[in-house]
Amino acid sequence: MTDRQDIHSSGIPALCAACEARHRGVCGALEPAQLVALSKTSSKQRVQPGAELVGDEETVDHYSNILSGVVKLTKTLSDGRQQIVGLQFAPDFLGRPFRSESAANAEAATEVSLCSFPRATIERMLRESPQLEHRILTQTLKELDEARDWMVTLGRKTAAEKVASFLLLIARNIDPARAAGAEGISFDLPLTRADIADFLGLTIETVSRQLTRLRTDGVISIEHNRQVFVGNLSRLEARSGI
Amino acid sequence: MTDRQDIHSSGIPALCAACEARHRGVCGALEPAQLVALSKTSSKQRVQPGAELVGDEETVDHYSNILSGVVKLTKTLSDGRQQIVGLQFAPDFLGRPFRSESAANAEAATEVSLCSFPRATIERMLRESPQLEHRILTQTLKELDEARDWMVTLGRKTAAEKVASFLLLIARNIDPARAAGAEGISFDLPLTRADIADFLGLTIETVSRQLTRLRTDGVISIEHNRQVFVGNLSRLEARSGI
DNA sequence: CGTGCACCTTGATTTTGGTCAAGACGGTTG
DNA sequence: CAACCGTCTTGACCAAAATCAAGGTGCACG
Repeated sequence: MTDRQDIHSSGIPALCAACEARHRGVCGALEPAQLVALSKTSSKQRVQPGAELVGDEETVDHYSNILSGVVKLTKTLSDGRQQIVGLQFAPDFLGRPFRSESAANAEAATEVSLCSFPRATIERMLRESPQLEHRILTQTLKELDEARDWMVTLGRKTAAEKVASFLLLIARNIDPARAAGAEGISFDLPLTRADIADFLGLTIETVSRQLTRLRTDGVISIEHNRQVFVGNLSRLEARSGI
Repeated sequence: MTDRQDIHSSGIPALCAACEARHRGVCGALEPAQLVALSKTSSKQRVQPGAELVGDEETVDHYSNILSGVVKLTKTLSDGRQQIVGLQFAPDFLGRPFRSESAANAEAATEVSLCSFPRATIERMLRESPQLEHRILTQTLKELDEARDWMVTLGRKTAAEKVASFLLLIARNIDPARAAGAEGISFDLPLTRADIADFLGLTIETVSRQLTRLRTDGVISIEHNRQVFVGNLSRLEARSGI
């Protein structure tokens, strides 16, 4: 609400109408005047798990900031084998500028809320604002780093290490503060076992067995299939094959 | 040599002193004045296979355009397991701007020739030239696409499909024109079996066996361990698990 | 020219994770 | 409440790839 006051005191909105926070996603890289323009076209959206956000082949007609929830990026082979090639968390920017032919499908893994704006608006701003392009480069470099880290997990880790790595990844993205400390941490898994399997290049049975093993070994406990508690993060790290 | 004439006719070098071609790597995105400045600091280098170009943890002190050869980006787990997370071909740009903690090791896979310039030069130009930043964004997006494509290969393909996919990837990067047609194509493998294994998340024995199978099935022929001939690319594609 | 070495291939055996099958749990719906 | 469905777990068995082991090829070098 202090942000709202900025609007009245300065005449310039310090926040995007839909995002409701200046620092979110792409908005933090905009000039005040651009933010005004963006606000006029942006809309807040809430989508349910499974909703397709960006189709595989279709042309992208809007970009979004993720305000909450988890988005999975998937690729599928012609015979149906699927691989999750990226997970995006708030406040990531969603949408692929300068699209090439190769692209992934973006789907809500959990309930997701988005601040969404038309492609044309953001592309015009991109041409005007090097700051915005820099912001997008920064996120792209981050995604590239994450993709490459995950390639090591996919190519060289055992099933047990993969599952431990996955739990750490989620913990660090859901609750970075707590995951940095050595204390216990609990969080909800944003993915089903099937999604986890598609992220790790495993089957659901193997994922389930490895989670059971971590449970019986006392490294984690799980309630209602989704709620995970990790008493000692370093024990999990020790099993993640760093 | 026509490029060389530009220098004399216009007084402005149309090419980087070391790259010897304006379109190569990052040079194509520079203003003439920047190109002059870059030319003064750039140097041409030739490195042998195995040479380390960018160390894992160390700070990067120079950036390069790859003029010829293949560079592998590797990541290694603490127990020595290794994964190649990217291959770079001419005329790619080599070097990681705005470095975060996570990084890969860059090593010459073949003999490589580079046009190399100091980090400070390129970073100053980055601040001045949105065009340059755009060029880097473009390459980063391309690398991200490639990384995600490869994640599908690592996570969901069989050993046979992985090896076929690898051969296609090399063919397309070594000789894009011929790989686009349906004619036969021959090329030298830029990687040892050990490197191929590290790229595919397999062991060298498995790579060797799959290559043998492709050979005995008449899909490819191999001479001197490195020289590959593919008579019919679509037969290889059919085995790559598109 | 023989020795050593890096690189590659092939075979035998083991292991990891996949496949197939059955059942448990929880929530929704008629 | 019973039936059903999606999701997850567990067990028995199987297949793909790893591991272990041996040997081949070509090249650099004394």
